[in-house]
Amino acid sequence: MIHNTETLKTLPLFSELGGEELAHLAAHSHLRKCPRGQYLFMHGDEIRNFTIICQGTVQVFRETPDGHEVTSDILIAGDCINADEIIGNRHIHATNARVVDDAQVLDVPIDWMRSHLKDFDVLAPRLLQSLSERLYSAQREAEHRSTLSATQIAACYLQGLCVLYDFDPAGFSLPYSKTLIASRLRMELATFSRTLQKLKEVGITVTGNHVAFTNLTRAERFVCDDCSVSQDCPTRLSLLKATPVR
Amino acid sequence: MIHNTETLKTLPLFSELGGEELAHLAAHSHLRKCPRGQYLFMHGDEIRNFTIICQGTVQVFRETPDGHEVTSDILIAGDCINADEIIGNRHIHATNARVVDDAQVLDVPIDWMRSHLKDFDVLAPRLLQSLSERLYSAQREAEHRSTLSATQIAACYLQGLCVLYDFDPAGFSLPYSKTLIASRLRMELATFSRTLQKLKEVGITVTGNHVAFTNLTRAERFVCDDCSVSQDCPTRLSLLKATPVR
DNA sequence: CGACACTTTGAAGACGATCAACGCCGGTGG
DNA sequence: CCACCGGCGTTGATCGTCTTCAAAGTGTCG
Repeated sequence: MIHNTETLKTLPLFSELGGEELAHLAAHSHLRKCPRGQYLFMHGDEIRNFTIICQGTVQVFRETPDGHEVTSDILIAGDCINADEIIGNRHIHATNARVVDDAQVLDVPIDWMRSHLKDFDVLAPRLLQSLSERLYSAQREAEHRSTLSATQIAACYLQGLCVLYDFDPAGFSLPYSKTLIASRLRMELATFSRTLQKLKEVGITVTGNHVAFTNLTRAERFVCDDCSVSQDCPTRLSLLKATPVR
Repeated sequence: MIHNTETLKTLPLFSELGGEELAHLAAHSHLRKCPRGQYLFMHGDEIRNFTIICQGTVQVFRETPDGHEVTSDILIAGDCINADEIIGNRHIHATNARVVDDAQVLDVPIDWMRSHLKDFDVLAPRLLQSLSERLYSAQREAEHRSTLSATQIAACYLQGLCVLYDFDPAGFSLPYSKTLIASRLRMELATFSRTLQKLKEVGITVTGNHVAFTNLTRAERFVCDDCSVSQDCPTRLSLLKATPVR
């Protein structure tokens, strides 16, 4: 139960909190280590905590009646797992959350979080911001899925990864398995594998888990030419434009 | 500029506001009539107002580079058009909004809205609630699109319509054109038309714009059997269960 | 070395998009 | 009053894409 307030400081969500509030939070939150494979919660469980990832990777997914897993998100350090559930006043988890890479997460009791949400001037706006960003990206993705081909979606995703992790477009390693990525992109592993071959033609070479953008402008155009949202997508593309391949 | 505070009272968003706040709001908001076809705003326009629909129907959509319209939502009386933009602190509209059925909308200046958001104890929570609900349904829909067939999606949508408008499942008229619905469901009009034929086999008869659920349990099972989210979908299905066909 | 998880590749099939033709209706104008 | 037109919806035929099923390949770790 006792952990350093320094840990909290490193989380963007809490970085602006004052010393008093920080101590308050530290006293009520709980840091825990979670090995690969562990479930943070499962569909149907009661919501007890607001959980933030400090380290590692977590897969959020649902299971269809026929046993198929549908990944709704892959979260990394700094991400809140269930901000939406807090704000939506849910009491039952609607998804499963499972650790993909050995993780460390911070649990904040849900009722404490809800009752103190109003007190913190800086906390609520941050959560809202995050929620609204998620809504935007959910809508963007929905639009992508109906206007772009699987190949374009894969290309777009790789570019996004590059920005998200601040990878060098000239060469980087996939942060997680192709199986997981395929599930995240809502396509079959077989399809995903095939799209990666096609991507070579537009300047994205993927061999094993190594990715290299060999022709950045070509790759961008490949995605954006059919994508109305590209101009509203600063997180994905413009950053790449600003950081040309060395 | 002058309009009755009674109008505001009827909007769920403002129904709990006190008399003083209500007068305050009335003084700063603006009610206007919008004929069919009028654009409330277009993609790229500066965001000037927070807009709420008091009457009529509004289509929110984007346009792909090749001129194809992608409908992201169809909104009706009581809906906020751009709550997400307010909360996300956007300054440019990311979508187009066009009146489908002669409408009446309430404009609240955006900066006024933003600066007064914190003052209203009841307003912010409502907006948040609405935002989180939209996020949920966006995610549900994304999942639907990847796990259900076009026919199942159409069935699900018709059931949802029934709940949303409080229609009698035994027989009701479509509130908008099939073209619009097809666009909303992200499918071709031709595909949608065909799915409606198939729906007869599962207890949903559609002729012209008249819809009748002839076998409610069958129709529900048709959708839910492959849909993991059905149990979290109170707005769609359980209400129908509670109101059996007479 | 063998077991196992992960990935690739092939072939077949299903599904929805696309293109095109037609029917239906309401409005407009001669 | 009728002819014409445009918007809307249906239906058919075809095509491309992604899924599915299946088999084989690659890598890692005990």
